[in-house]
Amino acid sequence: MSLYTISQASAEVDLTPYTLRYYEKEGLLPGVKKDSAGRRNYQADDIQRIGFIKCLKGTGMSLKQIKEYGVLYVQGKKKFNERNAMLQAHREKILLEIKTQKKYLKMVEAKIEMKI
Amino acid sequence: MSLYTISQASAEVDLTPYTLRYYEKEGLLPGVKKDSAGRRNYQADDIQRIGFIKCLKGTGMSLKQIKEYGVLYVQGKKKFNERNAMLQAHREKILLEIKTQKKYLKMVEAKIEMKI
DNA sequence: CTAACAGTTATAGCTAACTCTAAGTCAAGG
DNA sequence: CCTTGACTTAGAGTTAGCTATAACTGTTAG
Repeated sequence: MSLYTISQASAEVDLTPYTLRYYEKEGLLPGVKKDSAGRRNYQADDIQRIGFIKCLKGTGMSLKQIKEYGVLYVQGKKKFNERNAMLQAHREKILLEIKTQKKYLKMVEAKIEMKI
Repeated sequence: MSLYTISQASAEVDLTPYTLRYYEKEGLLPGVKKDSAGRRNYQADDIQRIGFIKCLKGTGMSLKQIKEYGVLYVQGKKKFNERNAMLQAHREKILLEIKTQKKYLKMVEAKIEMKI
């Protein structure tokens, strides 16, 4: 049923084992299963979660906030509104960021065109 | 001829005086004039330069690289090619970043739509 | 059986980019 | 003249996000 050791998971999501343990320790990735020897066994679902963590982080959300999102997530349905509000606010932030990036892109292109 | 004290410049470019001094100390902003009492007098041109530093930084260039760009900049014409190559490479990076942001935006929107 | 290996924890160390503190200087208003 | 306030410097401290080390444990191949 598709299990990953930490190094396999590491390769899969392109984060070092250090980072995976760090995320878990910081509470971003609770509930990772361990085998009888105490070794992490990442499941398909964990890989998905890490993928979304990377998405949030890649769009400028702090690990602290990602953790908060995760906390709401595991509380399920009853925190749906709060959780979705967070995502919607984040969506706005991403839209703004894309806008800013486009503005900066124009500035850089203008500088290139200046040829001075 | 439009001079700014550090606090005026700070307000103008939305960076703290600490940050402005820090950038200067790090060599990102050489040649800022000082008055007889040793106080910084930012000129319109300096404000422009800070604006471009913010653009580069805002698009993920490290202060170290921004400094390198600045060094090429003050060497003028003879370093034009190197400087422009740097900007073109950076342009590609920004384009890629915008693409990534759009991908992540879709992921967040999908999560919002999931309503679970 | 044992050596190598891949994992474990706790904790220390690192880098980037600020941010602040301390101690001092200078100019202007009362 | 004296205080106030905005500035100066050098250097210390902070935060986020890793990244590495040390000491150890369990699994596996020869």
